[in-house]
Amino acid sequence: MLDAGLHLLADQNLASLGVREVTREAGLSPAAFYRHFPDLAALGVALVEESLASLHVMIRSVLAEAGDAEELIDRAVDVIRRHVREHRPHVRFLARERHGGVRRVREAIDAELGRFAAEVGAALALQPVSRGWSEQDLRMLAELYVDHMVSTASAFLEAQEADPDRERRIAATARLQLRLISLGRRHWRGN
Amino acid sequence: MLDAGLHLLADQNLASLGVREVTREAGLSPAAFYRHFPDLAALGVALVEESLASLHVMIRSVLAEAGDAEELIDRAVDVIRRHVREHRPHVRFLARERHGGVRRVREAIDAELGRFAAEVGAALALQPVSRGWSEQDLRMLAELYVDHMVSTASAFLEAQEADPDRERRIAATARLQLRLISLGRRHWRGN
DNA sequence: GAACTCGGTGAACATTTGTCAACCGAAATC
DNA sequence: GATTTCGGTTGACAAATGTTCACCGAGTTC
Repeated sequence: MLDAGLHLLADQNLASLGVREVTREAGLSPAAFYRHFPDLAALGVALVEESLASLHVMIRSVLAEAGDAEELIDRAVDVIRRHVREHRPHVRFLARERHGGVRRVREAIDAELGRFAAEVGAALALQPVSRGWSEQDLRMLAELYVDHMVSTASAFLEAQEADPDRERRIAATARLQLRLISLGRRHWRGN
Repeated sequence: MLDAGLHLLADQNLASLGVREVTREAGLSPAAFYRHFPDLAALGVALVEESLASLHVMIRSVLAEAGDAEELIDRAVDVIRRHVREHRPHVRFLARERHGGVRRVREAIDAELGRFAAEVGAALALQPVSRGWSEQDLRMLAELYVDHMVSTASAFLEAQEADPDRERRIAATARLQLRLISLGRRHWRGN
């Protein structure tokens, strides 16, 4: 049933999805839906959790790597690209519903992205470049990174629909941007 | 009719909007809709244009200002906050439909954001800090700024629903982030 | 003054929808 | 071996939907 929903949400959004539509796609009778979810919103929340599980794995794999800044940037962008490629439906769902019409789903996504930012912040604190940084500064940097990741993922999403060259350009741009941020980081407060 | 649509899209998204719903809100008969638009998508595109007109004005007003980097950042963030406050329905609409379920609307928004980036890029090229920057570098910086603006506007959108304190925190974070970017900019390629 | 366009109405069409109650077989529990 | 739970079905209900057609009054144009 979740798969059916996800498949339909490829070119629709949650608010315009219908119970009957989902069950039809899943090959079940309409009433069967209510055996699993009370609401369509509930199905949405379930999809959020499913989607974020894989995202979580991705983020950790980026944070865990070691190497100099350049290598790290290259790998981060690459991981994002691969992730979008391999989980396109999930990523599309998240992008679409992040500001979508269903409050509960929006809140679930936002809360989870906030948790990601916290995790990234904790990882940043461990790097030597961050010595002397305040909590607030770390947090804002983490949010900048997360926002940038989201933007990049969205861009990949639209690009990969067809254009393999545009995908390369997006990756190049993202790397440059991360390099600039990393530069600003090294010179923060005259460090 | 546009106003009616915009009002309904406060807690719905375009794909789930109905012709009858719009006309009912506008106080007209269902058939009247087809006198103005062939489609609901067409109404969406019209709303995009309406929304982007005000956005355009905002961006120009930021770019036109002069002053040192700090002042510029403060004013930019302030303009964004004010804009979200005064045009909340339009901004909400853009955020929601940017990755929404209606292709034509999505494309219209993306094309226009691209044009914004070009405009920002042109303005950046005139600043002395950008001497020696390649076209590509300018473009990536412009996109970074535009993406950041979009993220910030989205954040304001959610915050202003109720919480006036959270709004101040978001503004503070945005300023820090812009400051960091501006720092990276000054040290780009060892300038 | 006649003709035409513009923006509006009302009624009708088949279609789709959400939701529920009653029922049912199989598997798990006791 | 009886009973309960689980996940499924059928069928029905009123309600809402997109779209079209014929019609109409008020301005505008000729």
